[in-house]
Amino acid sequence: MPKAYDHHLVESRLYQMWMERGYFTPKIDREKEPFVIIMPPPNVTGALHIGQAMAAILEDVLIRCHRMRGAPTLWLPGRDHAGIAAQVVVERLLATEGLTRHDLGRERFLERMWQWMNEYGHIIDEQHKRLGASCDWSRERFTLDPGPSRAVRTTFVNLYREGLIYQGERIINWCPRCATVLSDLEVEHRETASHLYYVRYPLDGGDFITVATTRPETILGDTAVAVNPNDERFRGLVGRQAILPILERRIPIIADEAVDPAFGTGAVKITPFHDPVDFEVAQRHGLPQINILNPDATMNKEAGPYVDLDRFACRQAILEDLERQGLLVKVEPYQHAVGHCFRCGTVVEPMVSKQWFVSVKPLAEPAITAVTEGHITIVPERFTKVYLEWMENIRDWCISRQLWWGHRIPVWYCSDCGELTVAINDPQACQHCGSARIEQEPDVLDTWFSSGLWPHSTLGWPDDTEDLRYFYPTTVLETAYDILFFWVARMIMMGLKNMGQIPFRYVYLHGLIRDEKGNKMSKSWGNVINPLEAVNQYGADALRFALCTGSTPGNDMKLGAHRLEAGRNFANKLWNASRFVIKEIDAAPELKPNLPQSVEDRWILSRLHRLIANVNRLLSDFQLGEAGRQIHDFFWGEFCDWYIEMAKIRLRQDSEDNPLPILVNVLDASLRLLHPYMPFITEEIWQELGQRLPSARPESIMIAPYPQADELSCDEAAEAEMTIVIEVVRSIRNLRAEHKVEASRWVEAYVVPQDQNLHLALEGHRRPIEVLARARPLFIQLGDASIPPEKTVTSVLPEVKVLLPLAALIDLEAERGRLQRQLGDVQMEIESLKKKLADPQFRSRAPQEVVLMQEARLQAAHHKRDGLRLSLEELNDAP
RNA sequence: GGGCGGUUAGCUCAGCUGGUUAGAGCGCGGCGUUGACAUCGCCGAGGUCACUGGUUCGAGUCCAGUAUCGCCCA
Repeated sequence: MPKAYDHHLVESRLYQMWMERGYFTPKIDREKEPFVIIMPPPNVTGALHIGQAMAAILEDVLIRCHRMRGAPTLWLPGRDHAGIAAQVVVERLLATEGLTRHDLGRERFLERMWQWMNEYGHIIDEQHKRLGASCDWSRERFTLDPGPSRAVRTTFVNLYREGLIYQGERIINWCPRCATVLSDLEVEHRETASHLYYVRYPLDGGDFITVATTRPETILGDTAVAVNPNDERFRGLVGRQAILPILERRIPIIADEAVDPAFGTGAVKITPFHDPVDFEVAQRHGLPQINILNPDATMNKEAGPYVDLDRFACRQAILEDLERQGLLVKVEPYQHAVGHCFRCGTVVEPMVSKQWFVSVKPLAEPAITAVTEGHITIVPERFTKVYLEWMENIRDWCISRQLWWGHRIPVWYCSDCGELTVAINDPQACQHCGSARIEQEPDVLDTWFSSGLWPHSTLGWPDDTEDLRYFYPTTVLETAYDILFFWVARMIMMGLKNMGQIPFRYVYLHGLIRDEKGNKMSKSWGNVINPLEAVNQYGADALRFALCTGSTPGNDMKLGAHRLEAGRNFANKLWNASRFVIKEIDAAPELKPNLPQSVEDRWILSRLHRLIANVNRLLSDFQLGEAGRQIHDFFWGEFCDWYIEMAKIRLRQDSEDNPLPILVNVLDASLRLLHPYMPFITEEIWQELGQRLPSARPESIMIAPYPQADELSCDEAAEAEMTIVIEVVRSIRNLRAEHKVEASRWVEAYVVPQDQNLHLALEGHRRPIEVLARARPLFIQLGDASIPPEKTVTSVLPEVKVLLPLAALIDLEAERGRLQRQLGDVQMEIESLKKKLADPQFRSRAPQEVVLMQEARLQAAHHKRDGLRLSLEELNDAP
């Protein structure tokens, strides 16, 4: 084995092996409950970003863990056609050829889309493979595949027949740049510093009324002025006519509750076609609606003199004209939220349009109870409230999009009878009059409509497949919290609707990844970490470990090179510790089990099984990060730093009591614990190890059992004893370092235990203490009378005292000061413990074990104090 | 306007249902290379757990409020 772990030599080879052996594909076993995750399908628009890499890694950890536990485990990968995003990419490509999609026409444009898809659509799969994702590629789905597409059509038709999908003229959000309608969720509200313009509308018959607006260009679409019915200021004006500036249209002054008397002057202009509130006011009052905009947000002919101007140019022009006419009363700075297209950032225009909607309220109700009754658990829990609040205030969902790339709406219009045919399969004729002159709705569906069906459409729905029966409901839905509404909520609604069952039992939400400064990563900022670059540089395992252990469920994390380095270093540590064990196996004549385990063996096994219990508990609680950190700390801080170092001694002496089986045992368990986090390196080592072990074991760590805690291995006494041994070694090292003893020099040392039992115990650890502390000769003895105090430095622990005769190096005054300070500390501790223990409230109310623990601490502190006093006295008595 | 989250060592963060001497990685200071690992080892310095009050025998942990940063919804 090479001296340093090189992931380049390992990763692709092992992934290939796993795939070839078919480990990723589950075997359906009716006797067992499956563990299932449907992967959130990444967009086909390009490369995986680090956030998606994190999702894949967290999912893979869960998947690998459950697979090792023996559940038939399915992780179903997929890709999303990503409506707008993908279309924009190809349109941009066309633009470089000087073409628009309209030049090509729908059919040829879609050909180009598929061409592009087939070329680039697999990049993401390759990236997942580089990350080590153990998903079942044989079941991979794309949202536009025939199966999921039929699911989309079936759902549409069913909901339409139930009246839950309808076509209507409503206020929608229009993105002029994308030239499509957006759902409410796709509009990003940004606080914007703007202006509030006060404009005077002359009244028919003299006088004026002043209204305030942030969008003066919409004056051209006004059909009324409204005031609050209770507003005394305008009482006399309601019912009169105002004359619209510029266009000089006569519009009524009306009273409506929706008007906030505190806004502006208390009188507002009503532009029904271009404002959601005004739209409703107009409905109530039967006002006409006037559209003043073209789809590209230039002004249409209704705008009179401003026709063809861009909306913002029109705003400037109209302000200048109003100013000139003396109708612009004042301009105030004004802060308000302006809707922007979530994808391109263009200011969104609210406007009336005929679109397709889902009436979501009836679907939301069961989705609410699924969560409130605990059928679905959201982790972390706090997102439950966010989910419920959104669900309870849900509004109809606009699902049509003016795009070509996507699921075309399965509705056909008849040019003879004008009726609609809504069908799963393309109809040949109008269902109503039989005419062949029918034409399909040009719009496609919101991408999230198909994503909403993902957990069941990928498993075969609407067909009654074996997969669907066995794997549905799935187990965990893992994704970032920012698509809780977009996706998670909709899957719950649609899953319940189509399947009559929840789509998954747990929703596990992870946080967003930010750069080292805490900024959101984005390509335009140039602060993205490309997961593949990280994999190339540090290895997939390092990236995986860094991402898993750096996060807490639902919290954002900052990722920088330091974390990745730490991951790589840990991989290397694992590699080298394994290399050590393997070398020892190679050097040993045979591997025989050692039954008479020494205290250190019992100690490390006890620590290991405590760890295993913790890890299993944490994993079932979705605390992947904490579990990973604990494995790391155990492996590095206990196994490597202490057990291996101690084992070396026995190995060199050819001891009866050979630690090799324990080394192998602990290494093997650690590898298995770690495998879900670091699949490649653990597999590589597992294979190296396997070749050398006599007993049969699984041919891959992927299918080896995940460690289970064995209570019999817990050994409190061994742990307590080893804690003291470690403390003794540390004390000696500490004294050496403080007194600048050369690292290579052996020093004489005295260890003075408090009683006979400890004396015996420590005697049993003589060699490790000698070697690890570089202390020789080492005297372990009861009482320190024979040691000349003026020539020693002392460290006092509760149970044991350590003395180093360093005659030449000692500054008596400094030594007194040091002990004096320690005595002060321990006396403070004694005082506070005494006070606590003297409190009858504490004694009666605190649990017995806590009281006992405090008493033990007090006793230990007393011992330490006595030891310190004694040392000080001796030092003072000394010449 | 409503809601949520963060505030713990120089930096990045852990710390789950209240009970240890509050931890890790990186950074910092000192020492160290004859074999598992310098992608390393040993030793050390560094924290009134944002603030104020409350509950409790006991609060980094629970409650209320304040400050500040961030996010979500309207």
